[in-house]
Amino acid sequence: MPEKFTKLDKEFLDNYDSSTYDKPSITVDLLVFTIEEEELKIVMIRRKNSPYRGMLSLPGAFVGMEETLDEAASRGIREKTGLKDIYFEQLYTWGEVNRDPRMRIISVSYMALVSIEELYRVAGSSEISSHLYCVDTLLQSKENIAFDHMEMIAYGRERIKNKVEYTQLAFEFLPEKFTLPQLQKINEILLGKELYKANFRKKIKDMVVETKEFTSGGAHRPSKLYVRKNNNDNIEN
Amino acid sequence: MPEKFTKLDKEFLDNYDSSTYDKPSITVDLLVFTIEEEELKIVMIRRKNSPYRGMLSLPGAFVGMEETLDEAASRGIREKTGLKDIYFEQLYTWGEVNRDPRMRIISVSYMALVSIEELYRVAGSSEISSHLYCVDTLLQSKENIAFDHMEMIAYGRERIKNKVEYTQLAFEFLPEKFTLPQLQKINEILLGKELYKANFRKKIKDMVVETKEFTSGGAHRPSKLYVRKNNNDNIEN
DNA sequence: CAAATAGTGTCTTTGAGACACTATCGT
DNA sequence: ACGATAGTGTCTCAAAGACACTATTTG
Repeated sequence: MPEKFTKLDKEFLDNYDSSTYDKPSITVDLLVFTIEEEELKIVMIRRKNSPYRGMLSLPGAFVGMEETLDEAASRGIREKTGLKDIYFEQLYTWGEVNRDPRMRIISVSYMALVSIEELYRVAGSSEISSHLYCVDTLLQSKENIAFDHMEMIAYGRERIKNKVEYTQLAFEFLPEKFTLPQLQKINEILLGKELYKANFRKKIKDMVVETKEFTSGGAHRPSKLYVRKNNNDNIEN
Repeated sequence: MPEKFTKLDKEFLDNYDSSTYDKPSITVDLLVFTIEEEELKIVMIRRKNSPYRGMLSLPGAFVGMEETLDEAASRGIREKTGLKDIYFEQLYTWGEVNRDPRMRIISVSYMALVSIEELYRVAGSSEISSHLYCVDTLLQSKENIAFDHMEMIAYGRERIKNKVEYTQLAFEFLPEKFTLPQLQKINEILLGKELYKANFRKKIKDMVVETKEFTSGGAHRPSKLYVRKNNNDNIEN
């Protein structure tokens, strides 16, 4: 086994002066997804300065020396939208040398999912709405998006599409209590295709628990409200 | 939408002096998997220095200012094993504040998959064998592993298990020409369970192309050799 | 021909997909 | 009663699972 320990090798750390070498900066870039008006949307900011002035970019934050990546992501989400305690997960780390023309920046992308009700409540509906963009429109459009953020959005979109199939991701876009037609609609939007009602209900029946409440007001049969089944509840069954 | 741009915000970059703030260092940590003697194994190095002196650790490399993350991973694999042009993919980025007691290091983990024949050929069979450890034994053992590398191995092991189900990952562990019993054995090792021969063959029949060659020498019926079907070949069909 | 491994045919079971039906609200 | 949406029963079909069988080599 070749043991060519170069200057950059990790064993070299033992005689390594942290200040000797130039280092990349580390940021997190945040893909905050929600569903508004039956469309998957993402929070974006129009850049006020160069580079990419006037173009859309993802919100982000530098990773401080005393915080983990998850903490930086969580802080970034809170600073930009006010949201706390929402679902998020790390996606991928982007390290092209010139992905930011100003300096070498390596960015860890995170996606966060939140219901539109919670987003309106915390960020203000009019303030946040102007920052929400339809994901599929962005991806199809020729509108230029800053940095490699278009790639990041495409990556996040794919992740959602894949993960909806085998996880309970869809619930993150709904309030605590919801109807099965609502849940089905969310799934259809995330998957990009229509589903058969009876089949959909068979598939998700073990993930939800019915309540005794119903919707009301529509000129049609009321819909029963459900809550998400806690995974720990499985032990009871 | 709260627009509290803190010192660490990315828009702040416009008046940001790259040298002002202390930064984390960035490394790649490498999970080089192979299959030797019907076991999934991983390349590990026993540490010669503190911290974690005498414990096993993953090979790694610093990310240079002029190389991408993929390039750093590729270079690291080459420097430590001699391997070039093998399959690898980024897994996850680890950013706990004190994951390395010496200094703040954020590490992007990569996994690489290679056949034992190729590994022997390039690294030398005796040299590399002393660095190969059975993954499932490591994960079950109480043997201490340096840094957060145990978590990384567990993460990589899961990724393989999941991805084998819906991709052609298993082929990476085999030489160019292989038999279906070999391919089945690889799948069984990666999945951690036995498979029915007839069912397995139905499932993978569109991923392989038979050659006119056979194995020989065993005191039993010879096995036909196959090659992996190039995905581009789908166009022909 | 016996032992060993390679390779195939087919029945069963499970779950996805498709579609038709019934139920309950407001007007 | 009617329009609209909520909710259910069941047939079809394809894939996964299980198992039994045949095939070809060496000694």
